[in-house]
Amino acid sequence: MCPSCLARAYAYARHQLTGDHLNVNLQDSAIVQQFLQHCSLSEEEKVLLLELEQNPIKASAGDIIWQENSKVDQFCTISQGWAYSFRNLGDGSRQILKVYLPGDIIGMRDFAFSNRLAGVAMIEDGVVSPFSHEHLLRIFRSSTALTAGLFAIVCRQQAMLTERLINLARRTAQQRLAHFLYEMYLRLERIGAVNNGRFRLPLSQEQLGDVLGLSAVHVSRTFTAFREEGLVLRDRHRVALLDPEALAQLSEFDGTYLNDAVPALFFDREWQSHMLAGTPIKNEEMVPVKSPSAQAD
Amino acid sequence: MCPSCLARAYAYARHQLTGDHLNVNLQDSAIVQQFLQHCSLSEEEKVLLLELEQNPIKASAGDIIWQENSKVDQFCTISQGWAYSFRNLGDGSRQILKVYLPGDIIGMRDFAFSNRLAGVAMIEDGVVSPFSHEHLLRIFRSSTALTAGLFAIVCRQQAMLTERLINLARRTAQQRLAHFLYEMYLRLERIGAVNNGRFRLPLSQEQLGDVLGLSAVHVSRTFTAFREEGLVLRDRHRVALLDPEALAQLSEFDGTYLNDAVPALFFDREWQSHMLAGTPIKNEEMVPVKSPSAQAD
DNA sequence: TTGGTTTAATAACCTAAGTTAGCCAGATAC
DNA sequence: GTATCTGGCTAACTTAGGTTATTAAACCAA
Repeated sequence: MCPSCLARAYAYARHQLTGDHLNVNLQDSAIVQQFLQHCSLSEEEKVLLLELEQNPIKASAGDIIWQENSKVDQFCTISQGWAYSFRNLGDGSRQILKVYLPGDIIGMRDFAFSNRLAGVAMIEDGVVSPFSHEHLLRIFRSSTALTAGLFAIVCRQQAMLTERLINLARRTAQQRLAHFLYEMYLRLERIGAVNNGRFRLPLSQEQLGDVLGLSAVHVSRTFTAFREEGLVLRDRHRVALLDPEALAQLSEFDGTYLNDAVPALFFDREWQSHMLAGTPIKNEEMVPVKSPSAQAD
Repeated sequence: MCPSCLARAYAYARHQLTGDHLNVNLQDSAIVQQFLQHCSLSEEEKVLLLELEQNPIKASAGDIIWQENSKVDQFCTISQGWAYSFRNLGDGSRQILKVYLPGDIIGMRDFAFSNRLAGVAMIEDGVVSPFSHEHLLRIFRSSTALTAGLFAIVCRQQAMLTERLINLARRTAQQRLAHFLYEMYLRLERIGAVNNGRFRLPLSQEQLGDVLGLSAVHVSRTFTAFREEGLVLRDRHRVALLDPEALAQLSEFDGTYLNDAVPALFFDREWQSHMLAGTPIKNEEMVPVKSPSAQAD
């Protein structure tokens, strides 16, 4: 990924952002970063993406971005802070569906619906940037590469959901927690938020229970078990994975759904222009998708 | 949904199909039907969709359409028969992820990956039509409406997955089974395969267990309970829902994710051409993030 | 027909996780 | 300062669902 383009993108995004920079570094245009993992982008495509973050808004811990069943009027990206989507159940309990980190696009699942299927709330202070349906459609019309990229992101979300479904349906409490911790470990490592197996996890045990389909009490028990087995230490919002690979093995973690590349074919511009019969796009070298470890560099 | 166009589409699809018509009626071009639920289609768009079903192939009960981890080379539509996608777990158990009915597109979740995340197998004899990645990309390039439609379908799949996740994570065996039965009831009703609450359900209790994250024994127990409560009768592959609404209520069924339409806006051709004519999009006022209390009003 | 295989029902027993409750430590409020 | 609140830990008890096993009924192949 061409460093000068990246630098330009950052500069632009930094200019756009109103909020000061809280605790994350280098997240100014996490969206562009996310796409750049898959494919190279033309200048116009970058602009289209950066426009998604034209309207950054500060949000505080606990803020509801939108409520379940509210009208679907927009989506948003999150550029700083953590958020989660959730559903309130009939019996008063609650299921957290997904934890969002900087760079994630929130609410795309609602594209096909007039009312939201899930609420979204901030876990901690952060910055979100709403954008409209029209913007998404403009992307569809403007760029096959971006369209395929968006499509790929939704597919990937579905893969993550599938993985979580299997976890909740089939695995023990220890496996569920191990899987969640290891997944967060990988996702955070990718954005440089892990230090030697240690990272910040700003979720209460109650919230973890809501993620994992467990009671808060049992989450506590499970952490205790991990501590006694020398696998995980947790102190308030800091966790340390003492043996990440053991966690991965325990939970039968298969990282394919996080790491596996979009087959280069679909984003190979040479191939595309060949198909389109003509637009002369200079042949940037194809960026291979890197493994998390490579990405952390 | 112009009837004459529909008729033409059927005629074409019927001509394409090699297999004789088994037990389903009116499913010849279920894909087109699915899209027509959301939006009107131009002739070219219909052709693009019908081309997805250019290569129908007969498949027998138990046939594996593709294996978990195999290379992603194509997707397919199912025009006759039932199928399911599954993952084999480390401990020898198995999770069925989704049951496919005629008209469904299979494997789109794999779009973003080079290897399949789940296998797909036929539940009973049927007809499937493979199509290639390139075909999908051709659709992206050719038609914004179809692209948005595909996107909507993936979003909808995600919504169904979310619903199942909540079921598996949070609900009792009775609720899970009730939810599954009621969902199948609605999906089958839509394609005219329900008669007075009774329909064919060609899944063994073992397979149902794999769908619901339960042991086959407990599926049996739960059916027994339903029988004793006068809710459901089951004889081999026939089930009768004696009181569908009671099942819906028991399982806290929320049909939004099945019924709710894609907002017409996104497929309004007049609006689209307006956009394409180049009218600049005015900057809409930004909706500020609200606090929970403010939103509750 | 027979004999083998799959599917389903039911019973007896076991275990992982839920529930309730009491306690303590930080954090926040007065 | 004290009071209150939230989050977390542990223990005692309960329960939903898993496991194993037995039996019977369908189904199928020779």
